[in-house]
Amino acid sequence: MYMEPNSTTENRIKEAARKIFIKKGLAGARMQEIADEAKINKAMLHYYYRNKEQLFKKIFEEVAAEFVPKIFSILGEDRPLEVKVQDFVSHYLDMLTRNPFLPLFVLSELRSQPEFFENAVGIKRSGILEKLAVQLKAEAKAGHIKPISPANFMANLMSLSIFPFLAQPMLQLIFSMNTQEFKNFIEERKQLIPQFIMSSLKT
Amino acid sequence: MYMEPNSTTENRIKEAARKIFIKKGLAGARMQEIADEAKINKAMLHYYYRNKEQLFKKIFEEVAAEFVPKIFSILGEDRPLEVKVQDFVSHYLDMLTRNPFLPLFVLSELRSQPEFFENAVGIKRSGILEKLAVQLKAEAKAGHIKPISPANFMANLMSLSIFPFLAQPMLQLIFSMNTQEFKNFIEERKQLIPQFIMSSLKT
DNA sequence: AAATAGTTTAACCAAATGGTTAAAATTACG
DNA sequence: CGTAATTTTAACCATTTGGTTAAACTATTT
Repeated sequence: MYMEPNSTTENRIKEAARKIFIKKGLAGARMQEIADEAKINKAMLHYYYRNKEQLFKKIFEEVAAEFVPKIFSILGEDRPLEVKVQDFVSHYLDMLTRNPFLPLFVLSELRSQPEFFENAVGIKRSGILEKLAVQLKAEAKAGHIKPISPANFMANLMSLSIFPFLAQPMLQLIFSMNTQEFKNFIEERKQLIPQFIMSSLKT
Repeated sequence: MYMEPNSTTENRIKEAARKIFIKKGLAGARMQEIADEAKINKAMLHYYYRNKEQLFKKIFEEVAAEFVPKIFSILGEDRPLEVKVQDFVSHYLDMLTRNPFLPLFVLSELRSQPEFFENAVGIKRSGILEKLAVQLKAEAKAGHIKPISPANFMANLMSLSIFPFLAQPMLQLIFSMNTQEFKNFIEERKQLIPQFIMSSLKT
């Protein structure tokens, strides 16, 4: 009889695959390593997911789906710009502190598999960008901020929030930070980034 | 007799290896593919470089060495902060427009091989960071800018300049840009990023 | 309990891949 | 020229790797 795909085995596979793929990427990951990590027979990987690519695709889509949509849900809310920026920064810096490898994983594989992404995330269809555009235009017209395009606004916000995690090893090396000091550095930026953004938009 | 390592073959190997490694990373690259790209026999790869890792190491060090030091040389100059920011942004946005895959390559492999980096780049030994710290402190004391740590200053500058290239596929997807439009976007940011940075530092 | 469907295992396989080798071709040079 | 050193090639090798298979095991159903 058919069974919901909820068995312990399948969950173990997913957790293991997620861990290994995120650390080593599609090309670098070994099916045997995933099986070992999940403490199951390698054949089970092929039993539940046809092959490496299928397994990877599943994991990537799940990771992308938990990484990206929040960007838009926060920016699409009906609140003052400053509050949304604070929410965004606070949420992502927390999330990335817990999962510091996610950005590199997503961006690396996105480079070679852009099509995975389009499906995994329903971006274009949501009118959120237009909403943000309207807000930015309104605030500019009201003289609260300088004019700025949504693309530049989002690029700045995402850059300042995400890049430090991508460059973590480099930053730690350059500024002689240990891991705890890096965490403090990020914690500090939770305050600083919204200040940077809002200051830079002052008329 | 011994010959300078300058033969056409060796250069072909280096160019090919660079291209393939940057596109696919260490794990994703195939020695045969590099040989094909260089139009030489695969055995030549092992004749000039002992093995895949050696070849990769050589390429990575060269790439890192042309990617990183300029960061410090520009920021270490004896010029006004605003000029240095403009120089930095202008230089890197040009360079990355020509080599958009470099950052992802460097940061990806840096994550798994941090030791390559320390050797490849003589960062710590140069007193440039101290110099920047002094300048930031002086400008703050003189009331020209808000106080900011060198780490935050550099993180902001690098984030705003480099991240868009890492996220290029995502940005193009979200904002429906084709490649030319993305180039225009970057061109526009050559002006905008220095403005952002300096505005955000206004007292 | 017998039959059936679903799950797990161990052994196996073919292709891909990094690497080697020995001989051939080419170049340097007394 | 002739000999030694260097470069290049083709064939080969061992291991790794993704994937398969058939049998054993475990529920589930009737």
